[in-house]
Amino acid sequence: MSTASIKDVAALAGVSMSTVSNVLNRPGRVSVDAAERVQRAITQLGFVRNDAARQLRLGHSNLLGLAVINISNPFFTDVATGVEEAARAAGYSVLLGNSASRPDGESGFLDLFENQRVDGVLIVPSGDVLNKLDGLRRRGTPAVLIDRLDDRHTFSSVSTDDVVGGGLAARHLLDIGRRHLWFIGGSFDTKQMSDRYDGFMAAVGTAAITGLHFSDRVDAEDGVVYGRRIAELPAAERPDAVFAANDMLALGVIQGLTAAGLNVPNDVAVIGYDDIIFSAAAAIPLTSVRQPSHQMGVTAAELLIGEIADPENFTTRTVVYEPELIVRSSTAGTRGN
Amino acid sequence: MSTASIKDVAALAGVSMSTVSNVLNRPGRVSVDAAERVQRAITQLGFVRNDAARQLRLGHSNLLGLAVINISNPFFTDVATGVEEAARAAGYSVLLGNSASRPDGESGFLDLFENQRVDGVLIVPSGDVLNKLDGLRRRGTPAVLIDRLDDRHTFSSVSTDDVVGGGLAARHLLDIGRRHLWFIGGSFDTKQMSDRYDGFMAAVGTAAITGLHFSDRVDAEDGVVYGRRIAELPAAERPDAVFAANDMLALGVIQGLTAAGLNVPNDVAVIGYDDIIFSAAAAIPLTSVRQPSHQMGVTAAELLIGEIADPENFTTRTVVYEPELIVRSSTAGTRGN
DNA sequence: TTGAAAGCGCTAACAT
DNA sequence: ATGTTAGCGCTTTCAA
Repeated sequence: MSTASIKDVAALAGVSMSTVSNVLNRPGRVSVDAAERVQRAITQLGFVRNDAARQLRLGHSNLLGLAVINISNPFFTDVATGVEEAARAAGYSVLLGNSASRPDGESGFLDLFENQRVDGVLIVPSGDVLNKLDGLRRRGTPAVLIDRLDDRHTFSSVSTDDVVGGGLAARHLLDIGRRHLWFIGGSFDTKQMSDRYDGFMAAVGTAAITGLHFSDRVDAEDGVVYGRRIAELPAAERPDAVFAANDMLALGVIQGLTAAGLNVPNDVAVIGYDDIIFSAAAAIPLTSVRQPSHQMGVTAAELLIGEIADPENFTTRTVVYEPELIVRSSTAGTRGN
Repeated sequence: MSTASIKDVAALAGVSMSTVSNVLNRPGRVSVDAAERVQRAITQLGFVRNDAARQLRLGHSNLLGLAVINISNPFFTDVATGVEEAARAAGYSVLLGNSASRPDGESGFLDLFENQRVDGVLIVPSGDVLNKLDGLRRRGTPAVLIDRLDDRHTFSSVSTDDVVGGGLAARHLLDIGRRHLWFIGGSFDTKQMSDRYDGFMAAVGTAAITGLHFSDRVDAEDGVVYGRRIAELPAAERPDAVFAANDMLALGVIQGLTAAGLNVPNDVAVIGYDDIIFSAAAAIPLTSVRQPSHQMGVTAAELLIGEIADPENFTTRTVVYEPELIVRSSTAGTRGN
């Protein structure tokens, strides 16, 4: 029932508390004999170290906080996996919070993280959370941004160049001969969305007639609705290609299209964004703009850990990855991967 | 840089530490005047409570630990979302760990959880972790199992009846006239798999010729390989239906099949398990056996919280949900949702 | 209504 | 190589 403490272990082993602490933390400083007795006592008592006490004493927790927008999106789980990997390698554990589960969203998690005295915070920000992060930083908790830049460059960040990504999508669609393009994306409360849009529009230029569509939800269900709507259009007004600003949406569009009897890509080509794992596994594999999500997580964690290790000499870094076009059947003339 | 403590707040507000503590925890016990001064001091100093200290003093953390096998599987994120929801409602926060990210897997997370003195543990066990859980329980940390039962009934559990689920899948395939069925699933190190298999075989009986295939990985890539293999078979030896023991696998099978020119469901019908969100959104929507994943998370958390609240009078509960067959295009004669 | 003081479990000087 | 001790920040009797 009750948990044994170092004191109990010391008593049973017939040594002092500091000797027990030493076998735990600096085994070198202790005689083999004492070490052995301590170990025996530990297993006999089922002793488990109390990290709260340790943390209180040490002043740091060896914990990183990671706040993502929505853990159900495979893009974020990839990022999270990268973060955990890098964190582990450096001896940190990570507290994972998904903002969607809190009424107070990411802000609530930042509070929790700070209460728990995490050594640093990684965040995929959705709302306006930069002011809050300023507070944390001032009180000694550094943060790095994922998938979004800090215009003031006060925080390090790791992101992908979504303007380039949008351009990649547009150019690919033009390359395969499509001239009547639609953009379907979320409204512009997130920088990611507006960047993808900007890049897309810049690359399209005056080369093609373009329809623009924005909705608040950007999920699969939403995509289905768009797919059906397109299918109902007279053939002359129908787009011959769609750029959906994320893969969940794109997958939905394909479903809506095919359910209504249209062929993808012959009637309408579809390209998505993120290259989540399900895009390759879909019955009509989806062409997509890939972000190096896992790598982004790794890099972000490494940046953060570097800042934690040496807060004085640390300088803010802005890492921007290049997106990559992954061509699959949903935009290919013929079937194939 | 440095973090203000209650002592600093007390000094600035001209009151004692206990008064500060009181305005934080029992605002009723304090004069409005004092409360006001304390609040001012708190914001002025940017005071943030140190949960490590609080926890050390209180003896509990208000934290729940949740260990899942693989955070990339939407089934688990659904469960996690349910857990977080119920936890929040009861004033708990949750530490989410995905075993895949640790070399030492779930066992490593249990150590972390116990070091952090979580008040209880929720776990989707893969390996043999029951002995370890016995240890935790003995030391005062209760646990509840998700998606798996404890044969000895020493732990509460929340799961779905996978034998019934396997039967549902088999009967549906027989109902639509298929007689040459394949089962594709993982090896039987997890109870889930063997249950699905048992239920499937019992329902098939001698009604159909059946091929059985087992592999260690049960993911989309694996499914693609199976799909292609089936397509290469002479038509006479080809199964006319496949039961894949989870949706990722099933989605891959469909991809392999269609890439090789076969039609789903006409040539081969495919049914999966879990009904993850991408199954409905796939270009050929996938028929699947649904587990109430979100609800399972909610129930598990509630059970655990009940046990934490009253460890004495608590009795072990085993909740088993019924799975539900969701029919979609991948087994339907005609196209449609 | 407020304050003084003890103690949760641990680590790190410091002393032996 | 080992032990003694102070103190991390908080909550909570107990007294005033």
